[in-house]
Amino acid sequence: MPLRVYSTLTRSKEEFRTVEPGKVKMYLCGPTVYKPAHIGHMVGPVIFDTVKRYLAYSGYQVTWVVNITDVDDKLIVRAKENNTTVEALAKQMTQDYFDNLATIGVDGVDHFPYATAHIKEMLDMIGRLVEQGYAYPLNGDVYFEVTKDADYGKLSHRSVEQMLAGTRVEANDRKRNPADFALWKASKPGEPAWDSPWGPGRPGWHIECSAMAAKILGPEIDIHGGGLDLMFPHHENELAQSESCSGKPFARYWLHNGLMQASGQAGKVGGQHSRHGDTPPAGDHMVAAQADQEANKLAGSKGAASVKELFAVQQPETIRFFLLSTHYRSPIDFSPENIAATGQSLEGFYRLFETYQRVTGKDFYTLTAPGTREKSTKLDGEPADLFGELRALRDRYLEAMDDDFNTGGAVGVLFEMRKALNSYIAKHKLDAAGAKEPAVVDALTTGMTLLKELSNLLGVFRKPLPKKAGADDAIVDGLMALILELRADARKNKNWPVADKIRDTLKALKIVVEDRPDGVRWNRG
RNA sequence: GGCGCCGUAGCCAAGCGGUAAGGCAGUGGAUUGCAAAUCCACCAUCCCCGGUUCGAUCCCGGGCGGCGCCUCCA
Repeated sequence: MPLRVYSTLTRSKEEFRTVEPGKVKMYLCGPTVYKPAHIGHMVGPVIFDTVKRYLAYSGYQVTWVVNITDVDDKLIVRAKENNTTVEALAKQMTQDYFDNLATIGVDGVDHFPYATAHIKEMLDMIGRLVEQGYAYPLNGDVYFEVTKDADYGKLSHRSVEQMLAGTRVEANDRKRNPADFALWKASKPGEPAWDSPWGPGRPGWHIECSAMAAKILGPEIDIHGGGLDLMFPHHENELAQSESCSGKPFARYWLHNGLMQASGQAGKVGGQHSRHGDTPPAGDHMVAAQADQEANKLAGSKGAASVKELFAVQQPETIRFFLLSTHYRSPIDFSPENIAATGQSLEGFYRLFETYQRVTGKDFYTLTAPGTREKSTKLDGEPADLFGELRALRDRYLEAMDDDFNTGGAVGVLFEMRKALNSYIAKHKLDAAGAKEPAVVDALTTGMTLLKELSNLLGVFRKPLPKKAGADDAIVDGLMALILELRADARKNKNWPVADKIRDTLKALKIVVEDRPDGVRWNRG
C-alpha cells in the first residue's frame, strides 16, 4: 500500500506524490514568540516530527522548515508590558521554544527562519503582487485584493460573499473589499519598522510564511502543516499570496492537526443550568457560554501551564506518547488524568526493557535498529511462530502509518508487540534462573530490535528515562541496601511478618519492593 | 448565519461495507511464603430513526447530543 495523506484542500485522502521524486519539502507554521510555550504549541511539532521520521524511514529525503515569528502585535504589546524590547523578548521566548522541542524529542527541523531576517524577501513578494495587480497600496499599508484571486477561499471552502454575510470582518471603508488583508502595515511611532517603497512599516501576518517557504523550499512544496485554527484566515491568505505571486500550486498537501482542548469545568456549570429547567437569564447564559469557550481554549486561558511546568511533573515521553495516541486530526482532551493514564500504560514497556536487560545483559536503548523500511529487521527462519507474529504486527504498523499517519493505530500495534515479546519470554522461561539457549535469546534480541525500529518512528523510547531520584541518592541507596539485607535475612528465616512490614512500610513511602526469583528489585513509585 | 469536525465498553482509542485492534481499570486462573511483575482467559453489537445492500459501526437521509473555526490563538 502506498502512503496516503488527507489534504484539507481536497478534503480527501490522496496518494502521496512529491514534486521532486524522493524528496519532501515540508513547512510548518511555527510560534509567535511572545510568551512561554504551552502544551498546545507542542502538538504540531511532535506530529510533524513524526511525519518526517516516517517519511525518512520510507526512503524520502525530507527538508522541514518551521518559522519563528518574531515581530507581531502581541510581541509589541507584551514587550511593553514587561518593560523590555521586542528583540529581547523574542530571543528569550525563542530559546524557551527550542528548549521545549529538544525536551520532547523534536529534533528533525532543518531550518528555523526568523521573520525579521526576511523582510527583504517579503518586500520583494509584496512588490511583485502589487505589480501583478493582486495588491494595492493604501496610505502606507498594502492590501491583498481577494477578488483578484479567482480561487480565493479554496482551502477553507468559503467564498468571499459567504464571508461577508454575517461575519465580523472589520469594517474599513478604505479597503476595496472588507476581506482584503494586509501584506504590509504602516508603523505607528515607537513600533518596530522597516523601510519600504510604501513608507516605514512591518509585514502583515501571512506574508512571512509565503516568503520564507518560497526562499528555502521553492515556490512548490509538498506538505504544509499547521493547527486547524490556522486554516482560516492564515493559510487561506498564505495560499492566495503564494500562488498569485508564483502562478504555481503552492502546497500539494495541506495537513491540519486537531487542537488541544482543556476539559472545561465552566461547561458543566452551564449544562446544569439548562437541565434544572429554570431558564437562566439570557445574560448569565452568555457568560457561561463564554467561560466555557475560554476554558476550552488553552491558548486563551490564563491558567494554561507552560510546557516547562508540565515537564516538571510529567515525563516528556509520556506527553509525546499522549499526543500520538490519537489521530493527528482529532482534538485531544488535555487533563492531568488523561496524561497520568498514558504514563501508567507506558510502565509495561519500561518493565520489558528491564526484563530484557536482565535476560540478555543488553541495553534496549543502545540497540541499533534499521533506519529504513527497506532494511527493516530480518525476521526469517526460527522461531517461526514468534517471527511470523512479529512480521504480521510490523505489516499492520506500517499499514496504519501509510494511512494518513495513523499513529493511534500504530501505537496499538506497539502494545501488541510488547505482549508478544513478554509472552515469548514467559513461554521460554527466559526470565528465570538457569542456562538459556543462545538461539532463543538471540531471537528475543531480534524482536526487541524491531520494537526499537518501530518506536523510533514515533520518536519514543529513544533514551532511558531520567532517574527520579534527588540529590540524596547515595544515602538512599545505602539505606535501601541495608534495609533489604535485613529483610532478606528475615525472609531466609521465614519471618514473614517482619519481611512484609518492611515492604508495606516502604510502599507507603512510595518505594516499591518486588521479590524476584533472581533477587530483590526496588524502585521509587 | 456561513465553513467544518465528532458521537465505538467505566475511561482513552483504532477500525469505516462482511458480523468490533489495543491500552488503562475490572474479573477468574497460572506463578509467588504472601505480594508485585509477567503469562493465560474473560470483559462492547458501535447515540436514535429511516433508507440503500444478500449484508452497515462503516454509505445516504433525518433527528438528538458534543465541539471547532469565521476574533494575528499552534
